[in-house]
Amino acid sequence: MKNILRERIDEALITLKEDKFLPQAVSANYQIDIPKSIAHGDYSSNVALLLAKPCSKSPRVIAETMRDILLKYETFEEVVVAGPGFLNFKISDRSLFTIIGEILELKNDFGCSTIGASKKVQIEFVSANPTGPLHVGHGRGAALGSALSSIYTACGFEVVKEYYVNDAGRQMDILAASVYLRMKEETGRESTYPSLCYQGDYVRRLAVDYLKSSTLNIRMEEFAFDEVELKGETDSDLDNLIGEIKAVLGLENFAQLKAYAASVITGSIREDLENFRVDFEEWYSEQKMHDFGLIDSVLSSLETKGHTYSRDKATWFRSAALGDEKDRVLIRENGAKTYFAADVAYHFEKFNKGFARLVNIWGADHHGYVARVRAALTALGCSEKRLEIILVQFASLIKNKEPVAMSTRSGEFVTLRELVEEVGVDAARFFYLMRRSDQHLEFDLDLAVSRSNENPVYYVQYAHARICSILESSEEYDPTVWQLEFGDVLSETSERKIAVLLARYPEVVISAMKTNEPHQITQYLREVAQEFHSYYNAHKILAEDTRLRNARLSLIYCIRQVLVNGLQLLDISAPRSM
RNA sequence: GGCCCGGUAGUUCAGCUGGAUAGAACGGUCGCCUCCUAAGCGACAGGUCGCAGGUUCGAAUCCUGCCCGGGUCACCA
Repeated sequence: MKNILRERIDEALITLKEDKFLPQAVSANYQIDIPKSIAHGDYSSNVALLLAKPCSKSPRVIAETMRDILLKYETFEEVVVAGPGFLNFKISDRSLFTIIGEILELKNDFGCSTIGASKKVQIEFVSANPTGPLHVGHGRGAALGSALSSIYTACGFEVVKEYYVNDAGRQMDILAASVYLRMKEETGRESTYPSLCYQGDYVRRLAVDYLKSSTLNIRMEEFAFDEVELKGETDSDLDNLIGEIKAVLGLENFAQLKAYAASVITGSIREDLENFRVDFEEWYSEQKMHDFGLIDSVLSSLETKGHTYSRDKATWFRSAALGDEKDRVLIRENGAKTYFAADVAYHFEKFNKGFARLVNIWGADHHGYVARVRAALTALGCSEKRLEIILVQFASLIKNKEPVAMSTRSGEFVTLRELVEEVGVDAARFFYLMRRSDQHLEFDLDLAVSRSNENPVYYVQYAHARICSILESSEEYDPTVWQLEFGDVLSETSERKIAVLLARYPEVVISAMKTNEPHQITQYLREVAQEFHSYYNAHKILAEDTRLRNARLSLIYCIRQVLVNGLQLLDISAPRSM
């Protein structure tokens, strides 16, 4: 409908220019809005206000002249000049309710578009280190990424969801060492467990299972445990400890233990995500990049292009020259590659896969990372503008009005699994997607778990269930009975508002895609549900008059369709009864 | 100190490519089921849109400065 309005207004402007009322050269990036108050019409435009200055004419005079032209169209029942020079449009019934026919025809495709032109998009998200279970912070990224994927798909993109598995590096060594120390305890030996090791119960379970494992290669000989000793509680003490464990087990056994721990944890992460209705097409392993020499080849490519230098026995990347705050280390003094080096290679690989757009969803704590990754991509000759990085602010949990503390190392966190068990997938996803991602999220557990009117997810689902119930109790209803003439009987203000609201859905989807903001869908669905509940209470859907009844049934049928389509984008269920 | 995010009703937040009387939910008060699901609806109360300037027909929205809260600034990942 907005598009039609825009066409009409553009035509009117051309006419006015031909009549020399307006100068040829002027143009305006005017808006078409849905006014807050229906008293200002179904739609309004500020076009005359914007033209006033360049044309040196009063905005009201321009608006009045435009009104006279626009009134010729049957689309408009009324065109009113208001306030400083707004044009307010009341759409004729027939035009307004064409949206019903459109929704009935498109069904699940209503809201889909081809704006993406089948371009390939990769969305990388969650990508938590496989050192422990996912916690509620990861859940936010998971919900955001999967909703965005659906939104991009609806907009006609071809989407690949990817999880980058950081299964290499020091934190994995710490994990392996943690499991090792728990095994030591499990075999009845004395052991002090460092506070820097992973504290969660899952580490002990890994230890027990590994000891029981039939494929066990490590021979649990006395010396294999007893020669290892913890000296202190600092990072370097921990590194020494890891060194000792490696020496005692042998590198191969240590690597095997590490791989075991990584695969078990990755497996359970995968399970948690599946429970949360998130699936990835791709699980990309950092370790494999190391194994295949991809990192080395990217590093040498940087070197060839003159973007690296040596200092203090380390290899540095000249990122400061490319917009970063300072240069960054790629290879440490001790010869180990940094996480950043792996990340450069990872992003380079991504860019070589032919994606038109790459979306990274990162925790806000990574924001300092953005500049250096972009710098590296520029250095490698990639057009870094194809990369979009969404920084998600932290989610904090509130229980009994008190914040819940979270920390992975200490093991004091609420896992995503626990959250889902407590509040259910629908509520969890809905809550995560209610807020802008650059906004801190307060996740009120008590509210999410409540099965009452306090809980917004039920509000939307309830609207859907109510409509299902009405449609089922009206056996003779068939959506195909809808005729354009029915628009004449839908004369209530609320019915007009609903028609305008439903017509807005496709542009909400596109806007959510363009801004990477799924919460726009969530907000929109709450609005639709609200309009419906209000309408339902004020007017009887199953009216005596057949025409009116069928018209209203068609209208609520379309409301349901939009609710279903929107909830599907968020992967939240639409129950038929509640 | 540099950089990032935020400061809107008692609370949690929408609104931010400038637009008409700043919205919703929760919480509070008062109403609505002989009638399509009361997990619902209606009404009332509740606001110096952090502060101060600026830009203009018009600013919660844009610009500048300041104040407050959170995050982040490794040869950790």
